[in-house]
Amino acid sequence: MKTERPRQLSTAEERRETVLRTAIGAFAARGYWGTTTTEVAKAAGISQAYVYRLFPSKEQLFTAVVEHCFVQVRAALEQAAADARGSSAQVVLDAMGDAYARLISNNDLMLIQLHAQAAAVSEPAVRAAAQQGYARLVEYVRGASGGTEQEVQQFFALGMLCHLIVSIGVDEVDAPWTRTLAAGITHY
Amino acid sequence: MKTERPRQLSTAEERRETVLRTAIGAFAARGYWGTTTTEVAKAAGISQAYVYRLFPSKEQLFTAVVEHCFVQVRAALEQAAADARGSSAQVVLDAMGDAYARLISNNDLMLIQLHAQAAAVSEPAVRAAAQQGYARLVEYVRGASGGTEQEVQQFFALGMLCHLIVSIGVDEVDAPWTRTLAAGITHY
DNA sequence: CCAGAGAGTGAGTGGTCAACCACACTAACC
DNA sequence: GGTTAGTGTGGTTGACCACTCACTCTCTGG
Repeated sequence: MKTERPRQLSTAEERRETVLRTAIGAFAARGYWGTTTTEVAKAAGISQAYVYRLFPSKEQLFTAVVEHCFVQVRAALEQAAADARGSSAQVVLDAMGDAYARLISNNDLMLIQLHAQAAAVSEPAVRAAAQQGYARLVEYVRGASGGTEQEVQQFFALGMLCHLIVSIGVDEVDAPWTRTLAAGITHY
Repeated sequence: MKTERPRQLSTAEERRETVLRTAIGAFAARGYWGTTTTEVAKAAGISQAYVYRLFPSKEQLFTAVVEHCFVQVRAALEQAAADARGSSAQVVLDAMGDAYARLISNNDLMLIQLHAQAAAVSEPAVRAAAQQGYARLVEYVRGASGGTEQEVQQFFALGMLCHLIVSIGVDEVDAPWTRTLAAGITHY
């Protein structure tokens, strides 16, 4: 009764990807400084010591998580742009916005971007990752949508507004000011 | 040579205000979890122990700092709105935006708002302070400008875009994507 | 079946942090 | 001069954190 089990132990590369995926949830709550490597290890189901065999430092782990998130966001926008190919710039941007709204319905991905911003202020490596992430995102959105500078800028401004809405829990409160901030912003 | 010194009992209150003012600079770099109470004490020129005589906990200290920042922002917008009284909604909003740009030329005030967002995710007290701060801000901007929901929302979306620009240092890079994000945003 | 390469961990280490406490200093008032 | 009330600090504590190392376990190729 020897079932086909190609591997019981994971390869280091597989583990690294598992850690990257699960660390998103760990870092999402309390960001770079507020999250311990023990929490990251627990989320990944490995020992804390092994985190340090897979990543050289907490900083590089967090930076890798941030990069991973940007890749996911970009992939979602690419999918949306492909579906809306040939339409007007506004339609493409709307499709991208909708795809982004769906992608971040989980919230963790967006919170990582917020915490990346916060950490970028004083951590050069994180800042570099965030700069590159946004650089690629902006260039891609401009190229794929063909929108004007203003339209693209507006797209990202609304994205940042989304971060505010989620982070301070605007959607938990029903009041005139919350309706103003969240007007027209879909939340799946 | 006995000079007149009327006050003496309010000195603790004075100290508290000093700490609030100087703690902005301390928390601005690394936020709630990344900043130690020793750093806050050093910035205020007092011992770390005395911070805990003035504030019951680090959380309440940070929350007070956040509230203090919102008060300052609101005061700046009020001044701008007073100067532009009687103009159209867009003119008032522009004046407010300009006042905000001037206020945060120091960066620290804005970074506190960013770190408040980050901490609000998992710290209920900070979240409550941020909610109240933005609630008052939104209501005030709407009332003082008379702008439509969309205009007011746009005002705050651009504010959030400012946070991104400063936090990841967009203005340090000169590239098409940075020009797109920062287009029309004045930075004193 | 065994040797070795790589996956994975338990048990630390040195250092730091939030919070606390006992105590010193100052000034006002009697 | 002595009491009292408030300002302010040095020193400590126990918990926790990033990071390390010696070690075990598992798989694979020969």
